[in-house]
Amino acid sequence: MAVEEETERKRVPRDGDQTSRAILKAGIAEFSRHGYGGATVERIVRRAKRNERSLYYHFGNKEGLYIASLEYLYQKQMLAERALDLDKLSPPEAMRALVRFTWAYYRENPELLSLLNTENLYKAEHLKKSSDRVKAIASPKMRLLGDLLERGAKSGDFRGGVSADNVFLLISSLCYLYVSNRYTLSNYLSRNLDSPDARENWLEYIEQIVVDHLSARGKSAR
Amino acid sequence: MAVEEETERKRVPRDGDQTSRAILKAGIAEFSRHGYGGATVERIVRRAKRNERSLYYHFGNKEGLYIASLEYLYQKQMLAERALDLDKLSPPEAMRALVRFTWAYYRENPELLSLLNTENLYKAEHLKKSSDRVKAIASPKMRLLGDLLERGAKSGDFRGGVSADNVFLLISSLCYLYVSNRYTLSNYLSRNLDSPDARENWLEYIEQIVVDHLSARGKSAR
Amino acid sequence: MAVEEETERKRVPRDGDQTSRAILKAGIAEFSRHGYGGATVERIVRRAKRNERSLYYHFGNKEGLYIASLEYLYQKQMLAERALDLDKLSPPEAMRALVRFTWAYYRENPELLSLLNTENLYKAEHLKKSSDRVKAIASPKMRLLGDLLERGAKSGDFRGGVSADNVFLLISSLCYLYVSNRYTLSNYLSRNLDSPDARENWLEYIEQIVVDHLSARGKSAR
Amino acid sequence: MAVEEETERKRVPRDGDQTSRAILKAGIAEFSRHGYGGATVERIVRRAKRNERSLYYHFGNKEGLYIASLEYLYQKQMLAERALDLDKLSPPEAMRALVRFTWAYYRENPELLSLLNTENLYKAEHLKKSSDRVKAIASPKMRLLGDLLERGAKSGDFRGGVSADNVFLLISSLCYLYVSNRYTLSNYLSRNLDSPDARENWLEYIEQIVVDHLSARGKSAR
DNA sequence: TATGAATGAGAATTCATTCAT
DNA sequence: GATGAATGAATTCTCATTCAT
Repeated sequence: MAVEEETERKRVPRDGDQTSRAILKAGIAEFSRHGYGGATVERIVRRAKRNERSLYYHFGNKEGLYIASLEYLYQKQMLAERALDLDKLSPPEAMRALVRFTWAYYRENPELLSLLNTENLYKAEHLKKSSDRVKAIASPKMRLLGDLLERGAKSGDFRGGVSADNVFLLISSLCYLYVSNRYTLSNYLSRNLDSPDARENWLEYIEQIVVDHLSARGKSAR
Repeated sequence: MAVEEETERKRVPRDGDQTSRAILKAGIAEFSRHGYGGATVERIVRRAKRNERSLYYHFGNKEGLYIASLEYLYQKQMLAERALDLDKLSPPEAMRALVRFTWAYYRENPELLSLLNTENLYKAEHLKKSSDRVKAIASPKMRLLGDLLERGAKSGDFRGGVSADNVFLLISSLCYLYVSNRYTLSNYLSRNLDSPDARENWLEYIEQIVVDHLSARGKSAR
Repeated sequence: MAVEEETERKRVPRDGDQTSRAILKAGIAEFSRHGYGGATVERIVRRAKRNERSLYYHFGNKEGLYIASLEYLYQKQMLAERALDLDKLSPPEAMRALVRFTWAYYRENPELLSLLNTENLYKAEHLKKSSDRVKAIASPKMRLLGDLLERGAKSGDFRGGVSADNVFLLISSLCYLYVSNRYTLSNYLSRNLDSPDARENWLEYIEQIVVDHLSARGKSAR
Repeated sequence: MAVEEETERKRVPRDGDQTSRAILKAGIAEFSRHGYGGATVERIVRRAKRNERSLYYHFGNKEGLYIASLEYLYQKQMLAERALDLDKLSPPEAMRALVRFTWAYYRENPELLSLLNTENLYKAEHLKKSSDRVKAIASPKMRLLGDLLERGAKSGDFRGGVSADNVFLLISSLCYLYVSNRYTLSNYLSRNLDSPDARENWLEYIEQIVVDHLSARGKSAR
C-alpha cells in the first residue's frame, strides 16, 4: 500500500486508514531493527497497538507489509527530493547543498538505510516483486543532479564530461557508509563517529571532496 | 582457526577442528544470506553436513557462532591487509594500489559486508560482547595508510595535514556502497552495476578521486 | 477460573475458558506426577486434548501454567475451608471435626501436597512471583481455628494460652506426612499405610492427640 | 554404589573412589534442588568437576545415580541413628532427646527430605528397584523407640499399649513438615518459620506434645 | 579410567497464518 | 473491519547417552 494512493482516497478517514498507517509505521520500525527474517508479526502489531489479524487484512502477509514499507520509504524520499530547489544557488553552492541534503536525509531516516541493507541481503528480490511501482518513482535527485552538472559546465564552474551517475554514487557513498556503519566503524576506529564534532568534520570533508572533484581547474576525470 | 577448504571426509570425523571449521564456514554463508534473525541453525548444520548438536557443542548457541563468524572475518581481513606491501611503489601508485586492494577485497568477500551490515542493524551489540578479541585486531590498513600519507607528504606528492581516518573512510565508502548495495542501486539507476564494464569504470573513477584529492597541487583540505 | 468437570465437546471449541480449564486441569495432574522439572508441555496438552500452542496462548509458558496451578489449588482449598461450619459443635467435637476435615482434604487432594512439595523444592520461588494473589487468600482455617480455641477456652473445654499457629502446624503435620510420604513410609515400616485399617487407626490416633493436648486438665503448654 | 561397600574396599584410594564420591555428592545436591526430572547430568558432573562419561562409568545412568543417592542418604541416617545412646536417660528425657535428634537431623540434612519427597512423587518406584539393600537397612530408631516405650511402661513413666509405629510417625510428622515445607508455610502464615526463635518455639512445643501424650497420667490412647 | 566429540530424541517456545464470530 | 482463539510447522536449545581414542 503506497502512500500516494492513500492520500487520493476518500477524505473520510475510516478507521482502516488509521490502522493501516499504524501498522506500516510499526513495520518499518521493526524491519529496520531486526531485518526481514528477524522481524516478527507479533511485535509489529503490538507496537501498532492493533490486532494481529489486521496486518493480514491490510497487507496480506508479512512480506506484503515489508514491500509496502520499502515502497513507502522510497516514496517518502522521492517527495523530499522533489521539494529541493537548487536553482537559486550558484553551481558550487548548489552542489554543496545537495551533499548536505543527502547527508541530512540519511541521518534523519536511518530506517531507509536499514531496509536498503536488508533488501540487498536478499538481492533485491522483494523490490523486484513491486518494481513497476518503485521504478515509476524515477529519482528527482538524478534529474536535479544532471541539470546541475550541465548548468555548472555552462557557467564554467564545473568541468564537463562528468558522469551524473558517478557523481550520484560518489555523494551517496560518502554519506551512506558513515551513517549506515557508524557502529562497526566506531568500534574499528576506536572513536565515536556519532558525536556532533565527528559528524561536522566529516560533512565538511566530503563537501570539499565533491566540490574539488568537480571544479573546473585542471585534472582529467570521467 | 582457519577455515578455507572444507574437504569431504568420513561421515563422523571425530575431529573437533574439522567440525568447527565446517560449521563456521556454513554459518558465515548462512548469516550473510539471511542476516542473523533469518538464519536458521538447521540450514547451517545441513550445509556443514554435521549434527545439529555439534553446533551447540562447539559454539554454545546461534549467537556464539555468529560472533565467531564476525571475528573470523575480521581476522581474515586483517591477515590480508598485513600481507600488503606498498613500500616499493611511489606514493600515488601506492595509494591507487590501496584503493584497488580495498575494492577487490570487498568484491571477493561480500560476506564480510553482509555481516557488517547485519551487525550495524543490531548496533554492534554482538561485537561488543567479544570486543577485546576484535579490538586486539588493530587494523594494519590504518597503519599502512598513515605511513603512506606521511611518505607522500615528505616526497611532495601529497598534501600535508590530511586526516588518515578521513582518507580511510573515504576509500572505504567509495568501495563499500557500490558492492554492498549493488542490487538496489542497479534497480535505482536502471542499469546493471555488476557488469565488468560498470565495475571497471567505477574503480578508475574512485582511484582518480582519491589521488586527485591527495595531490599536492592547490586546494585546501582537512 | 473454576476447573471441575471437563466435558468432552466438539474438537475445536472456540471457547477460551473451556480450553483454559482443560489445560489447567491437565497441568495440575502432570505437575503432581512429575514435579515441575519433570513435567512436559507435550503431555499436558495431550491430556487436555488441546493444541500445544494453546498452552502458551492462555498461560504464557510452562511456568505460568505451574503458577496458575498452584494458585488454583490454594483457592480451591480456601473455598473448601470457608464452607466449614463448626459453630454448632462443642469445642472438642469441633476440633475433632477440624482434624478430620484436614485429613480428608489432604487425602482427597494429593495433587495439592505434591505441588506444595515441589514448590518447597524451589524454595517457593514461584509462589513469590504471584504472592499478592495468593497472599490475598487469607486462610479461613486460621480464623476458624483461632475462634475455636477462644470458644473452647471460654467454655472451659480447652486450656488457654495455646498458640493458634502451633495448633495449626500440629494438625497439618499429623495429616500431611502420612498422606504425602505414604510410599516411602510404607516401605520403611514394611507395612501398607494406605490400607483402610491403617488409615482409620491413624486418624483416631491423631484426633486423640490433638484433643488431649488441648484439654483443660493439667499440663503446661505454649 | 552404597557407602558401606566403599569403606570395605581396598584402602588404597584409587582415583575412582574420589570420582565416585564427588559425583554422588553432586548428584545429591542436584536432585535435592531440582527433583529427579529436573536434575541434569551435565550440571551434576560440572558440580563434581568430573567428566560426563565418569557418571556413566560409575553409576550406569542417571537413575542409577539417583538410586545410589537415596541409598546413601538412608545409610547415612541409619548410621547416625545407630550412634544414638538413650539408655542413660530417664524415659521422659530419652524421649525428648529422640525428638530433638530427629528434629536436628532433618534440619541438618534437608537433602534427605527433598529426596524423600521426590521419591514419593514417583510412588517410591526407584526405592523398589533397590529395595533389598534399603530393606536391609532396618531402622535402628524403630528398635530404640520400641525399647524406650517398653522401658517407660515398666518404670511407670509412660502409659502402656502405645503403638511404636504411631509414636514414630508422630515424631516424624512433627519434625518433618516444619522443615520440609518451611517455605510455603512461612508464606502461608506470613511469618518466617526459619528464624531461630520460631524454630526454638516449635521444638519445645513438639517435645511437650510427645511427652504429654505418653505420660502415664490419665487418658486413653492406642 | 578418563575425556573430547558426537548424536537422536525430545523439550520449550515462537512463528506466520487462519478460523469463527 | 475488528478480534479472541486456534494451530501446524518450525526453531532454538537441551538431554541422556554413546563412540573412539
